[in-house]
Amino acid sequence: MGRAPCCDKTNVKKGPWSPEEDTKLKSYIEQHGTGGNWIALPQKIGLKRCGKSCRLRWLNYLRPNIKHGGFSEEEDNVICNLYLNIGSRWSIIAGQLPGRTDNDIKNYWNTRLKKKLLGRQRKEQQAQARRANSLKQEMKRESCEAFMVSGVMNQTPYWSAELPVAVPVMGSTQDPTLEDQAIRSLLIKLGGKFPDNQQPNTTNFQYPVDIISSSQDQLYVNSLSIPTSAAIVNSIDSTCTQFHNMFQRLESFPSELCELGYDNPPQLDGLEGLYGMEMVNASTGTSTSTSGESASWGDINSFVYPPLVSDHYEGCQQGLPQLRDSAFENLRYFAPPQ
DNA sequence: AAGTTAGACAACCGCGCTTCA
DNA sequence: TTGAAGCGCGGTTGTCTAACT
Repeated sequence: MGRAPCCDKTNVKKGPWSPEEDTKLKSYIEQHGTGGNWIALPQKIGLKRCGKSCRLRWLNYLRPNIKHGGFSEEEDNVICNLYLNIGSRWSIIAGQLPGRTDNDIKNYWNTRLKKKLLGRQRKEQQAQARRANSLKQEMKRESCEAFMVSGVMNQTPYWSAELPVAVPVMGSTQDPTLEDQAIRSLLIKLGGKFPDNQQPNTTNFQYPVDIISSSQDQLYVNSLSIPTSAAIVNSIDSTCTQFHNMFQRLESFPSELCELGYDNPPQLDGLEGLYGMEMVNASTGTSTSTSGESASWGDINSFVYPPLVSDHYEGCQQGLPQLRDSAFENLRYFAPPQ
């Protein structure tokens, strides 16, 4: 037995909205508001539409101050940064861009930004592959036999040849203020807070309690705040041990978990933000992408995060602040192309 | 000129969450 | 405490149009 439909599907109009329908809906809402009940609204105004459809039409199109198209470079940067850090949470991303709707941003990402970004990353990937290849040949020529005997050639990090390193594809944005403000307000929205009237820096951000209540969420916070906010720097030290333990666990996967019968180990949930699904799956030798979107996570994050995690972890291990700073600097991806 | 393909955008669907009686 | 109703969100599909063959 399925869920009860929200409206009588047989008596509801679907497809594009006519100007008359738009006018009816808009004028009613402007005069009376939604009345807090979208389901009942179409009946009140004599529209043969589903309440959800009315809501969508209002939010995405009829609402005042909606901007369509013409995304600026700065908006691109904010979208890309937030997508890389929090994933496809379009409503949250839209919240950082006044006048933009989640649907608009989602469409824009899927049709343009993703391709733009992936195209740029592919170029880097090809260049990286060429460099790796020539290096490999160089090494082979110099000490082929020794390598073959010791098996060193099989010890290449699994992301180094197949996947590009975290090249700072986009450097610092030309207007970092907008990005910082967006991320700052996002963090605040999620429940965190900065002391009054202070810009985010390396020490003054306080995490929302509910977000850091579990180790998984702690990781989420770390990935969330990567680009410019203070949170990543502030939290690296405190989470190094967690990273260490976690990656030790990951290294022991799949042998350990496969023995337990896990195809998709539960503790990996949420790690795609740090590792990328493809990276996670690389350790299992399987691909579990479930959609085009999750593939994009793999496509993008897999080449962005592993080296970052590596940097962070190394920096923590060695206790070298400059490494940490360097990792932080590398996280500024989305500057306009030179 | 007609047919095909690809891109862009609008709209729908289904699920999870929240609210409220 | 529980279940129904409504809301909000992300993913997917449908439609339109311009570019291409």
